[in-house]
Amino acid sequence: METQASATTPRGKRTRDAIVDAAAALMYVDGVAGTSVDKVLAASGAGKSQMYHYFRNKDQLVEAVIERYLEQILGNQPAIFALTSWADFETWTEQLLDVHRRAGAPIACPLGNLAGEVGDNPKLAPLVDRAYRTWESHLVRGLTTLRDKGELAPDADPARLAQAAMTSVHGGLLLAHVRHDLTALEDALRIALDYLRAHAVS
Amino acid sequence: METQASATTPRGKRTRDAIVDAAAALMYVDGVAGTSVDKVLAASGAGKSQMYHYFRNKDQLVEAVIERYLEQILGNQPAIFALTSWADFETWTEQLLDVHRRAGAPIACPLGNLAGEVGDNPKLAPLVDRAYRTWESHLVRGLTTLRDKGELAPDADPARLAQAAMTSVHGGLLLAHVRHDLTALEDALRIALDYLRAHAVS
DNA sequence: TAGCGGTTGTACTGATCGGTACAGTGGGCC
DNA sequence: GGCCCACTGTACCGATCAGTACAACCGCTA
Repeated sequence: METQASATTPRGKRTRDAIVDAAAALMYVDGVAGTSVDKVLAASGAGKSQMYHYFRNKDQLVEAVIERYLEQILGNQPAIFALTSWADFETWTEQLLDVHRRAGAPIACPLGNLAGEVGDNPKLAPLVDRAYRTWESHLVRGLTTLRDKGELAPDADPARLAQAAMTSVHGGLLLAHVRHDLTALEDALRIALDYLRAHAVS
Repeated sequence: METQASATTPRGKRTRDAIVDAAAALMYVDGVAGTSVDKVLAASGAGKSQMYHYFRNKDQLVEAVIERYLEQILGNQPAIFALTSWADFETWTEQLLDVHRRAGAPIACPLGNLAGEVGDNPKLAPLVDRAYRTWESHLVRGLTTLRDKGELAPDADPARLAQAAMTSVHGGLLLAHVRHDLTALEDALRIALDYLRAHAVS
């Protein structure tokens, strides 16, 4: 769980961050197995001694990358932290779309890309699982808030609804990814939102 | 597009199939980059000369694997070829679940696993896209049949509905995969089916 | 100024990667 | 029976892989 050595000085922290950032960017495009440690170090400008000073091995670097992905993802959809009305949910889906409307990056969820590859790795798979659960927990919290406010039916299950929303988001992202077309994600989000609002108290 | 050499004799065809089968099984678990040609050959019992006799390079082997995946997937849900009633759609989702209820195999769609990794490979990505479209086309055909029979609303769009169903299937598969729990897929399929039937003519 | 621990550069290792070279072997057809 | 060609086994190549060894450096405190 712990890193080989924690960066104590600002300089060390900067180096460690640069390595993780470079790894995150490369693995987003080429996958874990397709991204060698050497490439990461070349891209980050760090040397091999730094890499193995801060990380025990490549898998531990991937662990840090997974955490970084979650931070990036949630940071790109800040509305998810304050879902207190149906309008907030609309805003959230818009933010989700805006991330991928920005050119340059491929249409894909970095965690989703990893999910397939990491599948059975007993060290990494639980981390991906936990990241998804964290993501989903914000939706659960938002839906619970709405229910407590009386805007969601009392018998609606926030956990089930949140899981349904996550399903739509990631199914939509996957389809949009392979088609290089955001339409699939837009449709998926619209349907997901309609599904949630079907449980609203009008 | 063509293979390096097509297998003309039964013996050659058997060898080629063994290579593709071994590659498909290994890449299902370890991903493309995580599966070396050497491992494939060791698992299939074939030699390196066979591999490069039938395939120009590793990418071309992956092409064959993608096609094999589509065959396997559709073969595991034969109801998709004859969707002529709402009951057929129910049967289809049941078959989809049964595949993953069988122990041994990881809960995951082989194409989905590849989708993330292959993402930008200009040679492979279109093949994955095409495989998904083929898959989806069977749903479109089924929905069109229902519409023509008057069991689906005349103004319903089979293409849109089919895409929505695909989204649910793959979102559900992804979540079920990382959680090692089929519930997410079961829920997703139930919701997708409800969504489709909401457009039914009662 | 001496030392100390966090940090860094570079050279290296053995294993494995994708791909090639080449000398065969097997079975069907005349 | 002899030929032909699809097919096969094995040894090899340069490049790259993850990971190690080790000497040096930096900025701080005493």
